[in-house]
Amino acid sequence: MSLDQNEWNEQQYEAVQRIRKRVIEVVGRNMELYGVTLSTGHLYGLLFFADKPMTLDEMGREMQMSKTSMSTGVRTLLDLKMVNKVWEKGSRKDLYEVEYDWYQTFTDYFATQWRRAVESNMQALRRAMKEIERLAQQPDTSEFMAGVLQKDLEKIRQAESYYRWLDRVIDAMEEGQLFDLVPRES
Amino acid sequence: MSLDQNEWNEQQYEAVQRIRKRVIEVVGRNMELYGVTLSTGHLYGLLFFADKPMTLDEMGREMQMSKTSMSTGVRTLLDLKMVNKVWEKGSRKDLYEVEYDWYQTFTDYFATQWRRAVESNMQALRRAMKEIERLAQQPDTSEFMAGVLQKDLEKIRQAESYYRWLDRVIDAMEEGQLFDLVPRES
DNA sequence: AAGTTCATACAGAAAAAACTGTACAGAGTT
DNA sequence: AACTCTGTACAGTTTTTTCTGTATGAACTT
Repeated sequence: MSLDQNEWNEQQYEAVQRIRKRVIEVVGRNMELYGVTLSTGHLYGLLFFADKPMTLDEMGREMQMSKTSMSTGVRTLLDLKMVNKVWEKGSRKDLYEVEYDWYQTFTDYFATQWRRAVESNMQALRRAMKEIERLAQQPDTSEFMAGVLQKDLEKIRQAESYYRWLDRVIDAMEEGQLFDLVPRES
Repeated sequence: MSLDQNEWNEQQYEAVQRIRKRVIEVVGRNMELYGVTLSTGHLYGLLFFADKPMTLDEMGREMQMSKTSMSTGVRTLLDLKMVNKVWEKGSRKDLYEVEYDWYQTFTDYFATQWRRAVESNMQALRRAMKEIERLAQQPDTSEFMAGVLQKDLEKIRQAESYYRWLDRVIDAMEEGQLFDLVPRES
């Protein structure tokens, strides 16, 4: 990556960097779908093309950003399992490289992020259902009120059914069944 | 929803609102996974429990927010196909209601958002591959340089293969094949 | 144990995004 | 045609997020 290896012809180096930069730009932008910042997306792109695991300092130099930013950026990417910490003897610094198995990245992302959401939503819905049922049984509940409660309950039940389905989708992904439906290449 | 229908017992009304509010809170928060603001998530929740399609003014009143915000919020939800515009004769105002078929919402979201990302990424990758191949054929390309280009090319090829897979996943979703793998309830 | 080197917590600065009020264009009504 | 009502574009303000510099504690070296 660095210029001071005399194997590099400066002009060619620039050409390679230009190509990489464009790819990084696009991939980074679309990574906002994963809920990461544009700059974190760029960091990912940098690591993607790096020929070896990088340290925080190296990243900071390349990105022209503070080491602190690299630290937090790497941490979010670690949480998303998009980069891995790598051990290398002789180095005291932490080294990081991207997870090149994007199939894995994709399914992991779903497993962690969506599962969390599904669970918290299900819990909220179930709690609400209990409350509604309790309310519906109160003696002073008018006809009108009962109707409203019934409609709410119906909506919530439908939502819950959807979440149960989504939960099974996530299961299927974790177990790799998605690859039965849509096989990976070679 | 409004209090001035005398069928409502105020205390019970409060109780219902409290339940709804908690559900809206949770669902709204998790909607950030779809890349929408917390407040847009709340707007969705409001529409979810509304017993009839709502106008922008009604939403603004309920959310205690400006009509402009409602307008933009509804627009993003429309883009995500999470709400639908509804026509009602006699009313000059636009009316909106949520799409209650969340299975549909889920697959539509993928179809639109992820397809867009896949396409733009694939285009960028293909363009980069061409560039690299062109560079590799230049006569003054050193051994070292050729190696670097080769490694970049390999990474890009791998990424492209992943995107082709993802593209097929999206196809499968659009065609409802996901429901073969994980059937919806009832 | 003293001295380095490293990652990260934290507070403040900079940048981005969300939100609002005003203004205006288009559709509908009189 | 004049008038009214509705949705949204736009500019400015407020709020939130991102980014940085400094400080600190932990791990390693001497």
